Amino acid sequence: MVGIGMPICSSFCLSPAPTFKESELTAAETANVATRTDPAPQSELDLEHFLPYRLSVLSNLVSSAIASIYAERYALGMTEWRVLAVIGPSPGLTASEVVERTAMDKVAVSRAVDRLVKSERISRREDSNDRRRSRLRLTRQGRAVYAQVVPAALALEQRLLCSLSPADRQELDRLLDLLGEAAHRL
Amino acid sequence: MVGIGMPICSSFCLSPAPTFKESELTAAETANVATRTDPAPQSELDLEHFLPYRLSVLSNLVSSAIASIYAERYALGMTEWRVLAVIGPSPGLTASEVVERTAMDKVAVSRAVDRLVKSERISRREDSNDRRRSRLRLTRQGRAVYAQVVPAALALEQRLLCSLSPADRQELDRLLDLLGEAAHRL
DNA sequence: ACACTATAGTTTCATCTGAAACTATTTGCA
DNA sequence: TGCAAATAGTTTCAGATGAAACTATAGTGT
Repeated sequence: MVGIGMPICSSFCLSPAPTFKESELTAAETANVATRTDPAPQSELDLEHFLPYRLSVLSNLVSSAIASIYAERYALGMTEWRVLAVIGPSPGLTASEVVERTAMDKVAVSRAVDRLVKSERISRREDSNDRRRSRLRLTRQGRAVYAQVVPAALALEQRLLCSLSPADRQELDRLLDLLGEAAHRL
Repeated sequence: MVGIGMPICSSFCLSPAPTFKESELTAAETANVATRTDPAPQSELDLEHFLPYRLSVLSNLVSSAIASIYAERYALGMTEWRVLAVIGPSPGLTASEVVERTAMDKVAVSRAVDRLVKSERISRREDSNDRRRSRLRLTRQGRAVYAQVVPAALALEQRLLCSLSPADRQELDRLLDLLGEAAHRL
């Protein structure tokens, strides 16, 4: 489903403790604000420039900003919000299809669906062909929430992206795809 | 401490539901693989192209890959690993300085420190000037863990980054900085 | 029809999480 | 000095989390 033609990773990437020429460092240091964009020459770890850490902090910041949209006003958790967001445009999805699309945990989805059903935001109807499955769709109330939260979420995304030029955004998109593939193959 | 000269966000970024010319869409659609790098013209949300979601998925993937380095072999949780990683190069930090540097929760840090002290990876010594504070530093065992985990973590970072050209990495660094700033001002 | 395997979804359990309240100490100021 | 406010760190509590076990249904081969 993902990544057909992936670039080949050169050998040094797989070595446990890569070493690099010192000479490359000073050249890169002069390059603008950016540091650590060049191959890591040290075996010291500076958390603030460590990519996994930076991703985590950024992601948490953004997630909690998004959460502030739906958490207070609609008493939705992140998992519930995501389930809602996925079911909205695709009524009739099953829970496991939601799992596929959101990459969330099966248990988390199950519980989120439960809560959403209880709070009358989605309906759950047993599939007639396969009684293990349930088809999920938004209720009128669910659509109302969806209609309110989605524009706010998109607006927040825009507030993030508006610091980037159109070219930057395209670049970001490409880089995230590349990193996603790289991360996918562990 | 962060962000002195930040770019000004143009007005539409603050509007709750930005609208854009339809005409921009088709032009951008032709642009390579990338979609959604252009201003969102629709009020539909496609989770897979939604930046906050992509960041979250990527970050989780990467985090769990990193975790597999230290979790199994050293019985470290993510918070403990981070505390270790921060204290390592800066012996004598206090817990709240760790909080500042890691952007982690105060409680999480407190508990991580507790566990690390119990497992003899760090020592905690009351500050002589301020008896509320404790100075934290790695023990011999802590240094051993640090010395083993850090290279593995850096190697993993390299495996991620090796799908990017040097120019890409610099670009990534810049974009993450920009997004970080944007996220920081909510 | 029967047994075996796979899949959908739920429950259990042990752990992690963070907001709020709390203790202890220091700092600011009258 | 002495008292109010701030700070460092811990505890409490209520909920979120995910691995593993479980239930129920469907598919597959004999």
